[in-house]
Amino acid sequence: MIPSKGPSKIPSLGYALLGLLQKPSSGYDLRKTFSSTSMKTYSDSPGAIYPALARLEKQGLIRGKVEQGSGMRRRQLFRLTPKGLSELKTWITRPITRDDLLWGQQEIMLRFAFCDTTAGPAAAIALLKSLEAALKTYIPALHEELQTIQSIVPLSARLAFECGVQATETLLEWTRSAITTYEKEEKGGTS
Amino acid sequence: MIPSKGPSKIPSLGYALLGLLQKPSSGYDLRKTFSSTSMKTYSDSPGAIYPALARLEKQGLIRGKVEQGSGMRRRQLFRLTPKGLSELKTWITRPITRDDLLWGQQEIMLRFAFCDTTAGPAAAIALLKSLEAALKTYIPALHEELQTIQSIVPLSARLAFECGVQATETLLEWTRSAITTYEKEEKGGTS
DNA sequence: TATGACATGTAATCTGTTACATGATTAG
DNA sequence: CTAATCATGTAACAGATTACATGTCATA
Repeated sequence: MIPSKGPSKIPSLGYALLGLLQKPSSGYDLRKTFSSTSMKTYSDSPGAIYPALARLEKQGLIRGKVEQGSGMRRRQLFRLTPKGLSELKTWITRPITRDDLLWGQQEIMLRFAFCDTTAGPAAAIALLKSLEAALKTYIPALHEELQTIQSIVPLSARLAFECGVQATETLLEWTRSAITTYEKEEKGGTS
Repeated sequence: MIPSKGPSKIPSLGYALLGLLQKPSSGYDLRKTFSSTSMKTYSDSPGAIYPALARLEKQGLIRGKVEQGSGMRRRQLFRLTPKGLSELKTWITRPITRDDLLWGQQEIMLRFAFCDTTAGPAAAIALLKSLEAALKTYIPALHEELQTIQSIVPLSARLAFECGVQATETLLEWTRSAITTYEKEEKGGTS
């Protein structure tokens, strides 16, 4: 007999919401965060967010409570449940694979951005190290592919590919500098 | 009276297909291209590609012909129609806006990669220049946002943001070097 | 002749987009 | 009082994912 819990695959927007809900917020708050900050890649439309929140609540990852203080507009504050926090932590701390790289830095950076508050600085360093490792095997593969397409594709296609390689190399540099920043922070403990 | 043609908004996958179909290919060929090259971001699943091809054909942008030579497996070769080529060219040569930047370099690079064969080197240079212009106004805005979030977000979030800024700056550098590469090519005319 | 690669498709489901709808509260 | 903003939602549709279904051809 299979436990009735489905695999509950959560799309990227769902994790973005979980991460933001470390601070209790209403759907409207979340929409404004998406539309006003650099998270514009995520949809700020009600048709995306409210159903997503409903799904997360049905999965027991968040819990909404209607705020009805005197002279206040009706609004529903959502917050993470323990289960939601653990789901978020699992997602964030999962080691970086090559597939993660193929599917875009976007999601990797979202995970890292939430890492500090969710899983702590040690997890942040671990995530960075696993990213570094993944990049170190990925970049040579990119160079190899560049060699093979070198002569057969038109100039603009080759340049576009080189752009991707450069971006990946920049990412590796950033990763290394982020690691040292973190390690300094750990020792120096300015807080 | 409005002409009955709808706005026919085409998703990114559709344009990727149009670009690849400058060389006549079957659905299977296209799937292999997506799964075996660096275009893994696009789905190689039949449930995505065949319906997409059907839509493009219904819009008159491509045309499929069943190849039934002796001793060959049945397969349908698709090729661009003149209308499809013009649609592709329009999409590629449209100037880069800030929205294009927000929605990801991915699509910009796809446009550029196809630029050479579809619209020629002059269009490639024009596209690069418009990208450069967009980046030049975008990067200062990013720095400003970095300043404002600087102190209020945790370290990992700030670093993630900085990663985005750095990536954008690398993109600008790449753009400039690509422009000089192209201009050299234009004058030197090695072909 | 049976296995695996070629080649094309469909059906169920999920998510997101667009556009619309509703009502409360505050500012002018 | 009325207009704008706050706040939440729904309905119709388009597109992608996953899994399944079908049949051909080459080769061992």
